[in-house]
Amino acid sequence: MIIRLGRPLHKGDHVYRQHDAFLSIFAVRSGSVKSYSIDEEGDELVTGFYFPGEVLGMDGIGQNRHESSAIALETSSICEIPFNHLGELSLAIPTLQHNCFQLMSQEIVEDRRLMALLSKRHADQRVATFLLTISARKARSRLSDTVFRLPMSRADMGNYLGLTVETISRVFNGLQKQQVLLVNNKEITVLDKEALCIAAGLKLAVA
Amino acid sequence: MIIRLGRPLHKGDHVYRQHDAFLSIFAVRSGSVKSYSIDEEGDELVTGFYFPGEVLGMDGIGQNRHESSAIALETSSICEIPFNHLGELSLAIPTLQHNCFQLMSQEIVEDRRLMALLSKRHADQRVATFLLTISARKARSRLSDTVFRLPMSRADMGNYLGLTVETISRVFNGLQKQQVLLVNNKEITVLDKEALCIAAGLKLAVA
DNA sequence: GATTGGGTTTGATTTAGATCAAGGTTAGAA
DNA sequence: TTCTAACCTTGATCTAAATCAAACCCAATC
Repeated sequence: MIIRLGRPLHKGDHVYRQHDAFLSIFAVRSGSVKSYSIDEEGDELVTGFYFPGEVLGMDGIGQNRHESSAIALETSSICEIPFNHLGELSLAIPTLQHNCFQLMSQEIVEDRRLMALLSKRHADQRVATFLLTISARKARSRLSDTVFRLPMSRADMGNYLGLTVETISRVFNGLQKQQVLLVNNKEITVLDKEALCIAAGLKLAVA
Repeated sequence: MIIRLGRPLHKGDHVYRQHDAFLSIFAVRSGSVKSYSIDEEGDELVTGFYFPGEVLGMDGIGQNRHESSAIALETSSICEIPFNHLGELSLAIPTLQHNCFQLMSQEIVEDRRLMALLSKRHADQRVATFLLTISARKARSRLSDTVFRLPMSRADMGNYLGLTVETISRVFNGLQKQQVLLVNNKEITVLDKEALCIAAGLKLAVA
């Protein structure tokens, strides 16, 4: 069998840990997952958030061990896709290999986008872009792209975006005062998507 | 034939351009290459520098077109590795497919490291880390890891590291004053590697 | 040899966001 | 329900790096 469905994880359970042997990649079925790594200095770097339909764990292919940890942000159900079968499988399903390449290069492209965000954009642009990204991903899963829950803490968000918790809080407050968002702790309502695009620094707001 | 050796490129020539059809990956034989992309707002983001023995262009696999441009920083000789042969080739040479996976996942891991640098480190730590990275790569090619030339402009370096030209210049000046470096325009001499490691923020300096 | 222009340095000033410091809120545990 | 601890918000202050503004230094061209 290609795919193994594990028991549901609850908040704080690990999907895999940094330096674990790399055996599988994982797909989120429900819930949400945060990936992070601990650097030489011992501090945490949040590298991504994964929602239903998204695949994680591909950074492990090169070293044959996971280069990051992944932890459930809430009760979640995760699919395990053993990777050692890929060779044989890709003979049977030729697109599978190509799909893996696609997933990885997609990951590279997204990381590049995040690097641009981190090195070139201001706090409010980073947060606005982050919200638009989440919104787009919710839309992809045919969920509301205007009312959604952010399952991660402000600290995780800040870590991911290279900002402090306080700054995240202030930006949310600011966007709320400008009637762009409605913020109720983790519940977000996008009131004015165009304004959010502008806040993100996009010149061409999608009508 | 697997590998095509083109005519040497000179400074400013493109290896490939953003949105070009993705047909090949490339290996640097001599000289150096900068990769960059232009975002929606029209500004440049420098995504990497490539030296002899290094491979570039893998971000194009997913979309079947290059997601960045690559330009020679000086007279350079580049190897073209057509990618469409990969399918057939990986049957003949089973490790080739795995090598491509490795290269890509390596790229992801390195991008993550850069993201950490961009989001968590100060100007001097970024520059010091950058120099150590270059130094290590020179050593890998059995070149001096203490005396080397930085082929890119300060502007490119700053863009890559998320800093302004002025800050780059001041950090170099500072490290020179502390007797860590000797800076002569693009020529760098590392006088005190341990101090450079400390400046980079590494707790464990390699003896 | 003068001239232009890209790249680099240096200094003065400003500012975005970090840091420091309290409170306030929420949710799970007892 | 009350308690506790983690999480979030808000305000005051500080600081690293950006921005603004010149000058400088070359390398190539006329």
